[in-house]
Amino acid sequence: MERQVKRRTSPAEDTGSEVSEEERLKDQREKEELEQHLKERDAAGTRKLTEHKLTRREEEEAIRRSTAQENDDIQPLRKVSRQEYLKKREEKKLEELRDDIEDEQYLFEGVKLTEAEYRELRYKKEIYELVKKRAEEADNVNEYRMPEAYDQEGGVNQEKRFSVAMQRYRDTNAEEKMNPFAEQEALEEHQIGKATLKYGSKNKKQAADDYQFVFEDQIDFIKASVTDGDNFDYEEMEDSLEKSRAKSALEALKEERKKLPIYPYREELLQAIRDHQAWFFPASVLVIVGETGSGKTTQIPQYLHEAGYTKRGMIACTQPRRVAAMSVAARVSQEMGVKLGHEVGYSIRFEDCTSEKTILKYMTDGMLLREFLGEPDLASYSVVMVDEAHERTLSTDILFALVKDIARFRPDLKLLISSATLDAEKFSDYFDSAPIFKIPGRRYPVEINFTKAPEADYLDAAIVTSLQIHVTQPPGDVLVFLTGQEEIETAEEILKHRTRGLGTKIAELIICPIYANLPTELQAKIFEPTPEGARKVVLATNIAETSLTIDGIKYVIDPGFCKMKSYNPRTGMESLLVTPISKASAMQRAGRSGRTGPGKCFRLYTAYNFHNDLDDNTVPEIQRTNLANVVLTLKSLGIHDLVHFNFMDNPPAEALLQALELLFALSALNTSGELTKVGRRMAEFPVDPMLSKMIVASEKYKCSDEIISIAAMLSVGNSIFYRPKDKQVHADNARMNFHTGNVGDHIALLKVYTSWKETNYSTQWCYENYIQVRSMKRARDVRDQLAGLLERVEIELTSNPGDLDAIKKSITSGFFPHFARLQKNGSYQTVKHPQTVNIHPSSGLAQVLPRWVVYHELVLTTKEYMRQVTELKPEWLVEIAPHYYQLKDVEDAGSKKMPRGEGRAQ
DNA sequence: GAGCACTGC
Repeated sequence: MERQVKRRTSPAEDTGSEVSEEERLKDQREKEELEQHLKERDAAGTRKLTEHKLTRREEEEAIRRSTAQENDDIQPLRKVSRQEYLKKREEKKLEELRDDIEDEQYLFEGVKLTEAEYRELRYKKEIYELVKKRAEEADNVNEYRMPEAYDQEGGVNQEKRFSVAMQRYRDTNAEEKMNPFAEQEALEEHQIGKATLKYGSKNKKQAADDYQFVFEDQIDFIKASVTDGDNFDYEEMEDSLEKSRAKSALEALKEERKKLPIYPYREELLQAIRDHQAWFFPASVLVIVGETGSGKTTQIPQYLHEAGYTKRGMIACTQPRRVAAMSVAARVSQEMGVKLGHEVGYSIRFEDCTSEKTILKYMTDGMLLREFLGEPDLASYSVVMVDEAHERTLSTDILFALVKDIARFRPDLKLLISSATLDAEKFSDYFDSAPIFKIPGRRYPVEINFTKAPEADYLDAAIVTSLQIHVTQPPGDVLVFLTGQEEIETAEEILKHRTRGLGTKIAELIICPIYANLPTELQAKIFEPTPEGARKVVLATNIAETSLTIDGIKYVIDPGFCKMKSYNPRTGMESLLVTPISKASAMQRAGRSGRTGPGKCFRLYTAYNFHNDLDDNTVPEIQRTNLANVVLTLKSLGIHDLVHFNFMDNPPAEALLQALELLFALSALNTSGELTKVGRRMAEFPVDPMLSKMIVASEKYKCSDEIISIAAMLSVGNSIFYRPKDKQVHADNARMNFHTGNVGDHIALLKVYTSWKETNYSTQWCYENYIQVRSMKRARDVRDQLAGLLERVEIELTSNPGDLDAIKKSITSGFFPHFARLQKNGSYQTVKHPQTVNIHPSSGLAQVLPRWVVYHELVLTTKEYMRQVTELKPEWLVEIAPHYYQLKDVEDAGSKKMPRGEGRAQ
């Protein structure tokens, strides 16, 4: 038989191929032995073999001995791995059989045996079958190759080779599917584990070439590309950092600043900012493209300050997230050697850490937007830098339009838009061909892998891939992007199940779920450093894409999906849909693996999918959200023609019209679309217009104290009640306590808040009532802010806790467009724009089904649901919103007075 | 009797 041995140079590997020959002979002998044994046994009838029965310990000892002995052989690992493998499998099979067979007897081809006999025979038979199968296959291809690692060039895919033989073991425990050696090799290569001594470590190269008991549904990846790392001398940097540590802290920081990739561009950048001023666009605009790690966020404001721009006003730098604004400000204040909050400060909601001295101000984009309300020309700023512009948050998009607008009469204003590479051209076009200034980043190369074929079940594929990485790739943590909490929990369970009982066979796998709703103390787990020899798998939602950075991630698994909110302006219905991500998002995810060293990204879709099916960029938020708040903000800034307003991407006209219509109905706008006095007051509150209307209206009903509590609770969303899987009944009972008297969800929320307040904001109380402390604290912050704003718009803080009707009337004043009527079948119909909806099962009124309800929001999940529902009297509608409802809309309420409870569903 | 991407003001 012709043998092909490719790319083999070491003598050990050469002898390896001979061993396979030798092994066949050995297997042949075993086969003969087996046959002999069966013959003998048949001759002896069903004689008892108990005297031959080995104890479990003896068996283990025997295996250990053979392992040890074979470690001295030239090709030891194959045999051992197989034995181990078969033994494990046999045990499993025996377990299954045990239930079916009586008297501890085992059948082998119709003959009753003891367990030990049975095991031995089966084991020999298995080897025989495997060898036979392999020989047949080898004959078929008329060549025989030594097994090689599956990803080696010219190698044989062992999994495929043995796919027929392995077929019958599908769905068995994953432990059988593991290849301990790839892991071993990885560990050896990095010389960090001593656990690797278990199997012959003399010849570590052989390990990779040996059998791979890889996972059944192993996924084939194609290495598509390697993103460029940047030409940056890391060693030199490390070197100089080392040196600079010796100096004083401030000196060291100054040294570090000079090592940032942006530093060489300092003069050029300042020149560009100074010079660019086109006649058709008075203010200077510069689009800055800089990858993460270039130092643009921390350095550019400092350069501008050093160049004297702060003499004319502050430098604002906006961030999409609060933590970013805070941490960057802290860093810059260190670098400048000033106290945080003095020359360098930050401004985020609930926290203004600035003073009169402040010249560099880091802030969230939403915060700058609110500052526009008080200072429509941003007179106190000389420079505005919109950072992370490529994220296209609702606030950045509006900021763009606004800064572009004010630039017309503020020629002295310098605008900097910093973005990732992908959209730079688009930003430049939007700002009338503003020049693009590129700064290299500090990235490591990332290898991108696509699957060969599309994966039908991405969750399963993600799990298999992460295990594959775990056993075949060098150390480094894995980050898996999943769509939501439920998926993460499922994945966690499956992973735990598949790795359970593996013991020392593979390195420890630490599974860390992370999503925004996860209690903070559990979130902390992902930041704990991975113990030596173990590997961390982080199962994350989109939160890991931008919001938080986990050190040590080397591998990213990207199934290509995320949950995205979409909004239907016609029905006013929101829904969260699992959607394919964009190319930009895929790149961002891949980049998460290359932060601390070269990384690898495994995409669970094909290169074709990537190029043809994914959008270039995620649809900007402004095109898929309720615009009522945006419109109110813009109107209060004096922008009237919203349809022709220069957005970078225009929001759907339908959404704009719907928002205008709503604001008109809430009497925030008059018939000519101008802001009314009510509208002006409403715009002060950083909440949705219906909520702000409710607050403004509470003045009339003397219950502003209660209403702002409700508004605060509603605005923190649906993360108040905590419902762990194992204690759902308790959690539901605790929740129903707040619904006594069927007061409705709004009042129930108020009860939750006041109860918490009465316990002096007790954390313990929250635990006892299955309430999320974090959400409550947030509600308290919101409430405090709303209380402060009440004063500003001169609404007295009045409490009227006993008068539930007053509270409900205030709610009606804001939410009258959200009105629904019970139908005969137990569902509801919205009154103004008729559509069928249901009460969300989490509502306290889900079983009660009042005839008329007002709801806070509509969500489309499995059905169209109303979330946060309260019973109302229909006549209030005509009283409170006569311009919106006429008597005929609600007439059957007056004519057919129903006894209480009539509307109850049967 | 069901489902909770992520931010931000």
